[in-house]
Amino acid sequence: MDEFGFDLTSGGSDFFSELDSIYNNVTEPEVGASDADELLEGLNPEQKEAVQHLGGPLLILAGAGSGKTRVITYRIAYMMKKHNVAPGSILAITFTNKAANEMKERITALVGDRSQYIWCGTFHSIFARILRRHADLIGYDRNFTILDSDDQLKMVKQVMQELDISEKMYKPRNFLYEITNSKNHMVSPEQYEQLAGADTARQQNAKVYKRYNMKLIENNAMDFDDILVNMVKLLKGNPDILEFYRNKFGYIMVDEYQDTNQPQYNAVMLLAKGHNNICVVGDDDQSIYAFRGADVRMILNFEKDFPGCQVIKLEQNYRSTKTILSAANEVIANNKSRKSKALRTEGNEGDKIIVMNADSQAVEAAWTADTIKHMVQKGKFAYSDVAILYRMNALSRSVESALRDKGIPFRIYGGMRFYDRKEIKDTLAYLRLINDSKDDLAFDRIINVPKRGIGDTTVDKIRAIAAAEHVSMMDVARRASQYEELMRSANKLYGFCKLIDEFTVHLEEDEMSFPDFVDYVENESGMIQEMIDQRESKGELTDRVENLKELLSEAAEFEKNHRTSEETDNSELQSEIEDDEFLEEETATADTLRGILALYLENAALYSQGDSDDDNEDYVKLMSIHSSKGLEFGAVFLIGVEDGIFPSYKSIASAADTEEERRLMYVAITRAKKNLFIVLTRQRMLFGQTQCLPPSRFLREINPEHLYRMGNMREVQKQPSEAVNSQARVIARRNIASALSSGVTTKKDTTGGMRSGVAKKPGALSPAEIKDGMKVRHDRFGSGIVIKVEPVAGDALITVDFDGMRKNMLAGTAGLKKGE
DNA sequence: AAAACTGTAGTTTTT
DNA sequence: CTACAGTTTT
Ligand SMILES: Nc1ncnc2c1ncn2[C@@H]1O[C@H](COP(=O)(O)OP(=O)(O)OP(=O)(O)O)[C@@H](O)[C@H]1O
Repeated sequence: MDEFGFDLTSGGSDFFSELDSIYNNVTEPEVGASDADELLEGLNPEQKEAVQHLGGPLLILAGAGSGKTRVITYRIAYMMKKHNVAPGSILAITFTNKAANEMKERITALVGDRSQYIWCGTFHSIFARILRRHADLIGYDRNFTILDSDDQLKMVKQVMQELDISEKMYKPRNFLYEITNSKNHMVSPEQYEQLAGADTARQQNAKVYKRYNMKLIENNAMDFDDILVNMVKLLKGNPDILEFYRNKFGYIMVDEYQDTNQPQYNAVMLLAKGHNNICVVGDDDQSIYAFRGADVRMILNFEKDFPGCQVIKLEQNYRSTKTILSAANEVIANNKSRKSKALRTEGNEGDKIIVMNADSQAVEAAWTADTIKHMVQKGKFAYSDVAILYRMNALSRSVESALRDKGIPFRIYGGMRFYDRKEIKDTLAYLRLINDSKDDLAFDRIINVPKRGIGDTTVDKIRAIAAAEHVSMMDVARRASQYEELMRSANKLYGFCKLIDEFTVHLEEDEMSFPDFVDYVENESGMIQEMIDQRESKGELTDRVENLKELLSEAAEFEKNHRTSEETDNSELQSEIEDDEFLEEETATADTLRGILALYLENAALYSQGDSDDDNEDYVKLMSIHSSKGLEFGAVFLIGVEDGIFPSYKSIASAADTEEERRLMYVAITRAKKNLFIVLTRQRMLFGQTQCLPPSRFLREINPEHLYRMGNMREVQKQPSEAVNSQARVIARRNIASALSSGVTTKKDTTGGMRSGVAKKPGALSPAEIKDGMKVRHDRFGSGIVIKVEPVAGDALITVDFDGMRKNMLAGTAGLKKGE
């Protein structure tokens, strides 16, 4: 055991004893209804100056943890309290929904409920909202669909097929890359074509790009990039609209401005140029989104865009210990193309950064979990103070199983997003088709989900007819027997139409709650049944059913927030800001099931689960470094810090890319308030192979004085090549981590507990009541005997014998009643 | 015409 | 290791 008391087998000594001083719930000053000037008390002189700045352009360029975001929140509060600025005229743009929610919460703490009228969100969510409003002006319907990258790739493949481009010779991904990249730089298909000149490869790109865009419009769909591009189009093409929003958003604020790309920049310029009341905040050292078109020059040129703008520098870091901040500064100093910047702290020296070089992935994960548990048991931190960060989402796997193993509650952000999951997208496609029968993309997606014997050829025919007659695919399906070529599938198609019609009837009846309706669709469509039947062979039911249940609680939550209620009395506020004709947009509500559904669909695409946090729950947070930007944690575990992972092998060839990775390292280090743990391993399973990677080059850039090394630390100081050579090639063997993960039956994402929104049918048995051997009655199948009960995701998978016919079903949704 | 099976290629980061 | 494209089987 070492002086730090780390020992994987025993409890260890109390080595975190001095840690409590700095970190202990930094509470916001109480403001309440009192004087606006009280707001200024929690700020340093530079911050005060920024907060009091009301009109004209303002640039805050400052290092990590210097209170930039705090300036924005306080500035908004101050404007409202001191200058009576209407909240509806404030536009505050952040980078992620999570950051937006956090900012909203902080502002609410300062000014109260009026904060809900502030337009605070990501570029994408705010622009999408505006675009829906004026969709007709850019050739769209209000309920346009937003495609995720999966849908985009499918679309590209479809285009390639139509243009007779072989997937063997050309990779769809490359076309998509060209398209996204063009949009991120505001290059239209026409411009792309012009730029292509005589280059045949580029001419082909142009063709694909053009057709791809056309198809999107035909399908009333936008990809993420279109949201930005179309916003610029809307503002440029419609002077009256531009004028309207310039007047509406009298005060604009953009956080993380260094990550702005061309279309975002153009939109901001258009909106701000009238009054110049724009405040941007950022840090060029934290620019980590170049891969998606972000350009630091946007922030560096701000002074040129707005001559005479006020520039404020913040040089004091309030977040981290001296040790952590020094390490961050030492790393970032290695970037050549960089304006150097002062950043100091008056905080404690703090603990050394602990670097653990483990022998295997399993040890890396187990050590991380043990250390977290140790600290929490000692009362140094709560689980919710701890974050585990990584360069690649795939790295979360082994840590997940270690955490589960030790019974540590955790939650994963990002990665495979909730709304990206197949079963969720399928359910949403059903809902979209019910909401709008013209939604061909939705039709396409679920016409054969679950399998109902309608194959690709049939769907292709329907698509062709629909295109020729300019009607929706649903329309064609309804009249299937009118077409020779659809005769054979007509009955199956009618079955599908009948199903959708049935859903529509229930929707219009308006008698179910929203989650009940979703639940009903999930069941009646046969999706759940299919999962149950497939389980027999694969045994992978739990996750998917759990996801569908999670969707129900999201639906319940959504209805709670958006169902019009009589108690909501906004009259006072309304008179205060009555000239704000868009007020109702902010608190959009509906009082019919149909209305709720439409609202939900408008919002679902840009919202990912986990954007909103439950404050009451205590769990460790796992996320990529990218998604941790702007956040802070008492203790940070940075895992997978090996050359090839971090920096990524893709970036080591280029100096510019390596510098971006280094900025990412800077971001990662500066997330930590008190303790930083850097964890790496000598060998790990990666891309299906056991690989030996040397410690990250960035580690050698930190002054060793700040580090305390554990495990195989000799190698940290070696040159990468030397380290590689010194390590014998390891024969692949099943490591402990994967052995653990395969045998674990604990729940996956621990988001549960919010499942109350779903009402049970009267008289139906609850999952807990159903026992083996029980006699039950089912509405459709009649009487039967339960012959098997298996718990699944807070529900139970039961097997019932109905007169010799065995059926698998979920107890919670089957609506079984007590028999005989 | 659809489902089940088999082989191959590609693996960073996000809205 | 996984997702998906292309194959064979029913
Ligand atoms: N004047 C101040 N006095 C005390 N604490 C402060 C002050 N200003 C900011 N802080 C605290 O410092 C921490 C970092 O602030 P903030 O998140 O605003 O920094 P930031 O510059 O936005 O960081 P990043 O660049 O990493 O996003 C927060 O916990 C905040 O409460």
